[in-house]
Amino acid sequence: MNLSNILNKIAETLKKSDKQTEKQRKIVEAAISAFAEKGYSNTSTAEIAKMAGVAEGTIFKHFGTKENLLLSIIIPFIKDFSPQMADEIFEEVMKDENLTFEKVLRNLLENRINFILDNREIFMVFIKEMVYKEELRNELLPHVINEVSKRLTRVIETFQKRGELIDKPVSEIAKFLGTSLAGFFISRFVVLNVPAVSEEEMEEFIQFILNGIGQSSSH
Amino acid sequence: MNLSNILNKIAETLKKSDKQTEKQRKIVEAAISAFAEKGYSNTSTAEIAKMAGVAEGTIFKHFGTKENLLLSIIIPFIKDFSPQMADEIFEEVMKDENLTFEKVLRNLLENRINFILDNREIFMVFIKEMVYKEELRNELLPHVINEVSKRLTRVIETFQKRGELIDKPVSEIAKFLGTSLAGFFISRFVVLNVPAVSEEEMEEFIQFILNGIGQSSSH
Amino acid sequence: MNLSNILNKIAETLKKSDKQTEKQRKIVEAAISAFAEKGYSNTSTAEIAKMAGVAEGTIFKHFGTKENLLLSIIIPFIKDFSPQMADEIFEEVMKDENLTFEKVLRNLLENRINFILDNREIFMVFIKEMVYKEELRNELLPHVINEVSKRLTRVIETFQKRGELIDKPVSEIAKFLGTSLAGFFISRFVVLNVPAVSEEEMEEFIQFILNGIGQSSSH
Amino acid sequence: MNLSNILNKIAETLKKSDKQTEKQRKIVEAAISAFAEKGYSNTSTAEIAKMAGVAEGTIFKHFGTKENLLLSIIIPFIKDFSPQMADEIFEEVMKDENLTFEKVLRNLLENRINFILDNREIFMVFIKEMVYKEELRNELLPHVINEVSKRLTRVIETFQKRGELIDKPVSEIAKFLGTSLAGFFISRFVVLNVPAVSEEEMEEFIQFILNGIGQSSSH
DNA sequence: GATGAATGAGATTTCATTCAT
DNA sequence: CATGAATGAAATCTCATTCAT
Repeated sequence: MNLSNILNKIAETLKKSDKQTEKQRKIVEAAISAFAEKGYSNTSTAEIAKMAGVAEGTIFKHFGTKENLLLSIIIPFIKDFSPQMADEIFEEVMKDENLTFEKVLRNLLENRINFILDNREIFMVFIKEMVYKEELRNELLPHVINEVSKRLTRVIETFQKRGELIDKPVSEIAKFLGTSLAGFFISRFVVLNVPAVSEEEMEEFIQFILNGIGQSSSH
Repeated sequence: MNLSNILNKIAETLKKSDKQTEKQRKIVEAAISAFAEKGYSNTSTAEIAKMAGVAEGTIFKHFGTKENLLLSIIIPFIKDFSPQMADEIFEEVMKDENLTFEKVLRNLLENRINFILDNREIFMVFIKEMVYKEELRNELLPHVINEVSKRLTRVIETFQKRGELIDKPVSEIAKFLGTSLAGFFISRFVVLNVPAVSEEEMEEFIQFILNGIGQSSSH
Repeated sequence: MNLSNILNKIAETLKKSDKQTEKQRKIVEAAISAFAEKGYSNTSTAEIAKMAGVAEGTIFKHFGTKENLLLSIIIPFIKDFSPQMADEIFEEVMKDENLTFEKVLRNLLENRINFILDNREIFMVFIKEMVYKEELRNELLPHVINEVSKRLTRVIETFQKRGELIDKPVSEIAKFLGTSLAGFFISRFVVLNVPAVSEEEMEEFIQFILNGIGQSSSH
Repeated sequence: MNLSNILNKIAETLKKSDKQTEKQRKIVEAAISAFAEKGYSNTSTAEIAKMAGVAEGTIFKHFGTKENLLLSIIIPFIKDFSPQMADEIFEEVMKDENLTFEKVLRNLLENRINFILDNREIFMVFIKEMVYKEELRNELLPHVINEVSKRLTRVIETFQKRGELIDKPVSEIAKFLGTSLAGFFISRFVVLNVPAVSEEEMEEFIQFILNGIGQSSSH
């Protein structure tokens, strides 16, 4: 299964998603919860059916395979995660000349933290399967990295021009920023499984990033 | 199964390890390789047996259960990971008054990078299962965090006294350092799966840490 | 697993029994026949599946474990064995003042012999596993003894008052009657495996019991 | 495997039994204890080896197969059980014209109760496997019944001639006596698992037998 | 659409037995 | 004699998937 197959599956999934039945919704909810807790491989379709209050056959009527059920959860999440992440923010950046990198970073963090808190279990499913299954990692990771770095690159270029970021290759700064953000999200929401991130902790992290790649614009 | 049960298993494992057979060794090797690539849940004991060139029964003769085979891989790794991590380094720190935090950090990083490169697949197995299985995460994570933070705390306290680290609560600095290091190792060796870490990348990371928590001792 | 667990299993078993499938019935039949002949431990689920003309998975779909299949056979039998044994008979005893102990004993014997002949194989399974597995013996025996002796006690007390039974402690007479009956059933239907019990043999046994604990009411 | 094969095995067993090693003895002891508790089918040779403190291979060096180990336990027991049972007693009966049937029965019971108490676990193994395995039951039961009834017949004939037993066919009396005794032993020592039999209980049983088949010699 | 009984391929596990040392 | 590592056949059990209703 290659990326284009996956994209076909996305298409399928989305086509069906308008007419999503009550039962379909319950299946997805149950699957998310179970996959987040025990991982895809350790969850049986029988369990999901029981949790969702449907017959096992119903899952296969709607999703065809267990694998497809997983993708129906992960792919919309991926598609939502990066686009929303920066498009709106970038609009603002371009509009408002007085917006500093620090403010943008804070917006971005707040925005993504809220997004993940709203989709906490799906995020866990996504990260777990990404880390766990070589196959999925090879297929999804490049796509995610690509999408995220496209957006980060635009932001970095803009602020580098405004003299707010250090004068290193954009790709390097993007990598630093990307792995730092990923590390922050994964450690808090998947490994440590915290219920929320305090203002304080967020500020520390922001300062930490600024120390790493920022420079006072007066230079 | 709680932590003391696991520690018992460590004991058992270690007891048996003197008389380790050639076949036992091959089983463990095959298991590490397979678990690292496809994850524990997606690897069958039949595959492992085939790869190791032994009968399937042999695996169960020696390890009892598949789960136990996993623990026989992970637990010695955990026990080696944190102790060796800083004990020797700490000796040096105490002996040599001229050793800077930067140098210690560099030593530590080099040392642990080499350790992980030497045990790359086991590290992958460890991280994957930690992230994947709630049960294992709840049992092992506290132990690992505790061991690591004990060691980091001693180092941080020492350099804080020498004025090389910012004046924040030790626990906070330890958390920052711990999650940064973990993020660095996991992103490089598990997610991106790089073959090595360049001097340059390491230096950047060190600077990044120093910007975050260091301060010039002249202050 | 204790008695209350077993009783839960009874409940489950009975709940499911309305919607019993054709295949489920065939599995139970095959299992009874095989267990009766060769014993539970010497019968594989593969054999049962073959005999029942179903896939092996079907057994586990319905009964979960092989052990549970055994209990699904034994427990309803136990529940039927003692209740029906004397409740109806006791009714008659109370109604008809002219009914002698001898007649009641004959009724009881005939009734239970027919019950066992109707459930011959299940009786064999029950006795074999009771004798064979310590665990089952410890769990089921007290329950069976208790149920049987409750019923015997009522009958004995009634006829002792009417002067037809010797003047010994009821519990002693109950024990004698219980072990004699059990010995009679087990020796004939399990060990000697006779196809039927002749009128003559039954009469001998009755006389034998009467000689042991009866006395002419004229005393 | 038919009876003559078994007898060959007896021969083998007995041949080896002179030179019984310490280890052999321990194996047999462990096997008896385990078979008595959990049954032959539920006991693994690995367990026996562990309990006996020997290597698993040692069991097979001495006994060839697990089945053979079982027979090495059961067959000497069978051979001891019936012969000793009545031969000596019968001698006395013939010598002493004043010995009553009641006294002989009491001697016999005491003698066999003590024999079983001395070999309690082996008796359990014997009964369990006799009841459990159709194959064994078909092979051993006729032999045991034959041996026992030969001896009982001689006693019964003698006392019938002396007018102490009812005037029914010897075979019938033998069957009654045999099943009563078997029922007594099995219910007490296997099912109820009592530690001892009181004088009182024994006397009751004797009276019960006498009521069933005895008659006052004055007739 | 929905059900849930049935399947069969494959996973884990057990275990009597063999054999080189 | 004794060991215990190794085996492989068979046992129990799991589970995604199909299909008749």
